[in-house]
Amino acid sequence: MPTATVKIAEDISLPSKVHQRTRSDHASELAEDYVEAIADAIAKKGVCRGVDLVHQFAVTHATVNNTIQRLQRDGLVRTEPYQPIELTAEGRRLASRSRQRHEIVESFLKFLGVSEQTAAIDSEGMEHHVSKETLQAMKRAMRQGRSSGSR
Amino acid sequence: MPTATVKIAEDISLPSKVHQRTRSDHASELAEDYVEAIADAIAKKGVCRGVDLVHQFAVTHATVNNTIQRLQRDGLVRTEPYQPIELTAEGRRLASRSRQRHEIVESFLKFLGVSEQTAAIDSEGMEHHVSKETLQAMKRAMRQGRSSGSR
DNA sequence: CGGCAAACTTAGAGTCGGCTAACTCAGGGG
DNA sequence: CCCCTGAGTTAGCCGACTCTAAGTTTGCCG
Repeated sequence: MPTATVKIAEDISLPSKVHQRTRSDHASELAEDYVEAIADAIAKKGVCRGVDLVHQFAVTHATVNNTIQRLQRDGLVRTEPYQPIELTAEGRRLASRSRQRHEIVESFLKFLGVSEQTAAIDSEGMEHHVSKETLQAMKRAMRQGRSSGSR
Repeated sequence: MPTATVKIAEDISLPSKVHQRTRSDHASELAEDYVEAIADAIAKKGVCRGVDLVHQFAVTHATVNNTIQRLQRDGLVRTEPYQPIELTAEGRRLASRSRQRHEIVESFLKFLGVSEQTAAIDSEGMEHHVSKETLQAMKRAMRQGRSSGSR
């Protein structure tokens, strides 16, 4: 046996860590957006139907269906044919966490002086990449900004 | 002809716009990361070889090849078999824009009091979703924060 | 009740971003 | 000069996410 081929390739150090994280984040972004939207719809109208998500995300019904199947497989939603979409306990937890992050980021952007429109758009994209630590820093900045007034 | 079915479905209003943007952003995120990394490698070592990207992104050689083919198809890089990877003019432009955004976001996070490590990771994910307007707001905040000192 | 429209599902396809496995190419040593 | 190694390429696969097209189901209205 050729024991010589030991293989290193483990200590790819920093850069890789960053990008591995970037990739794994990607995996759950859509899921977070969906459970957030589902929770919204339920809060606003009592139930969430596929067509609500079709409008929300501007994709076809077929796509919504696929995605919901994946979410169901992953234990985030529960749904039966032709019935409204419901969140599991885990789905609700994820939705509420996402919503909190989203709100913090969005209000932080507005706090920075960004327009409503831009804050809405940018926070949508940013929320998935903001760590707990950064979130805390944003909250701290808003507290200090409020208490000390401008300049 | 049934002219009655006029169909609206065009003015899906705000939510859809936000998410359409989210999706199209995704398409170019990897491209931006790649051209940035390629520009870095060229700056640091004179040339960029596939293996540099293999390390940077912690993916296989095959994946790097695929991606580079796509970038070449999209006019961002130029490469011949077994030769180093070069950026086109457009690739260089994109790289420099990305790098600037990246630097602003990262230094802003540090300005907020986030740790080096977290700033590096979060900025990597966030940079692709930060609009010009938000970028300006970050720069403004840093200017004001610097000039007025803490509290 | 019959039928239609809207909501939903299914089938089939495509792109992107990843992988493994197996091959080719380029450049030193022995 | 031959061969080995490391870099690069190719082929084939998979899963996520999207679409179009075609079929089902539901619910309402006449």
